[in-house]
Amino acid sequence: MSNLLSTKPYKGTRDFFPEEMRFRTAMFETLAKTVESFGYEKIDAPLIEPLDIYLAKTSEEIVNQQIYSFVDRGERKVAIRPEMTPTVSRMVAQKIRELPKPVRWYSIPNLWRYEQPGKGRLREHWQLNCDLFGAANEQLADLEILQLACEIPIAFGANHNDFSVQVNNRRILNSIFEKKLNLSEEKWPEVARILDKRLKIAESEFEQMLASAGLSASSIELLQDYLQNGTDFLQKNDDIDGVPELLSLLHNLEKSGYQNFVQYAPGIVRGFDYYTGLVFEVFDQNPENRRSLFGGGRYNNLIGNFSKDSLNAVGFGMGDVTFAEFLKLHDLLKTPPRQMHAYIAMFEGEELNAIQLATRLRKSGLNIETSVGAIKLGKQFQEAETKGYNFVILQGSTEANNNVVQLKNLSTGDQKSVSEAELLTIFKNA
RNA sequence: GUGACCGUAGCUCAGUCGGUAGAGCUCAGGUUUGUGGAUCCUGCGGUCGCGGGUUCGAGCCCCGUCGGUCACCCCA
Repeated sequence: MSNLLSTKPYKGTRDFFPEEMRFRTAMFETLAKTVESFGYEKIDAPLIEPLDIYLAKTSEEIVNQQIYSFVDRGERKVAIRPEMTPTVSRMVAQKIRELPKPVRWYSIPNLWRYEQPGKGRLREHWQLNCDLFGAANEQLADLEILQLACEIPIAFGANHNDFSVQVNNRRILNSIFEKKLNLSEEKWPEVARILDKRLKIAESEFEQMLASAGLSASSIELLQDYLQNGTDFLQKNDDIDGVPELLSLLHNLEKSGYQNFVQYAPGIVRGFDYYTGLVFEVFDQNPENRRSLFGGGRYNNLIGNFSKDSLNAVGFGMGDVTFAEFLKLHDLLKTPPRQMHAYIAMFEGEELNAIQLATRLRKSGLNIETSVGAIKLGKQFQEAETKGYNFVILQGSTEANNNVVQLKNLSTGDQKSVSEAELLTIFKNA
């Protein structure tokens, strides 16, 4: 008898048993409530997309190695969505003329990536996506997206000691590469990757990597100046593209009361090529979990893959795995209990009376679970207890004839005889 | 993709020097049919992840493989 199938979920995926599902649902509800308070509307889309929409802008590495893809029976190349941004862009482009601008949409899709599962990274995860398209003023749109990034952890009770939002602007780095370092464009990604590593490696190693990438001593010095001197460097070098908008963004954040949450971070680069301006990442401030929780940025050209009309866009994606770890580590969300009122036990020969009672109580607004079978009464109480019920309701023929039910409190052991109307007021006031 | 550690009952794990497999919890029963929880008793439950090798003999040693965890790599 050892031909049984495995009960384990597929590599890198999770089953959600009721308790875990309640946690996830509670987390998503707070996320949804927060973004809806800013006017974002919920959307969804198919799990699979034509492979092409990822080939256009997502990096080749992701397409070749990290996408679940297949050819369908009609010879179409199909991909399971690894991220939501191309899908959202496709949907906006589809109705680009008729959608009232600005467009504020969010979604919580499940996304798939074929990669080595590790801490905070699985093959399937859920990701809150928020995007703002077609803003009349991009500066204000950037501000709003950062506000959202702050308000989401805040909605769970986090404060600025728990997380920090680090912002940068892609155009600044690109402009430094082009104007100050005279780097050819194919060198940009390599140097950007070295900058991204700065915090993880020693300074000498950092400079050595830059040197072997072909940078002169003066170029390295300039990059050090850029990384170490924050906004002072920007103010000295306001001929660099993107500097005025970054300084104005920081000013706006301060005026809006977010200066404790958001900092300028010259080292923030981010991987995707489609970013055209603002980029940001949110970090856990706990020293044991100094990890990027989520991030996003401005991607003004992505819509152009689908439409001749263009539309500016800014947004972010937040994975449920890392964010749930953040919430647990900072004790910000407990698994909520079940929302159930009472368990109905039944007597042999009177099973259908119990079921009718359950139906009446449900129509009056109570959540009622019944025993399924008139087993020994003690067992039925035990069922209710094990399932976490505080109350058991009983109505045998004696009670039915007198128009009452027995209501038993399992934690105190008290039992009393009440009418169905009284029962409703007891639970409504509880 | 690279490396380290791990995989024994449904769950958490023990298993000495290589000598025929253990505990706790869970689950199912137990004082006769309208009242649960504690204790006690009994019972169910394992091809030791899978495949090969060494050996008289392997849960234990060796190789491979699959899965998990962690750290890198790549990076949402």
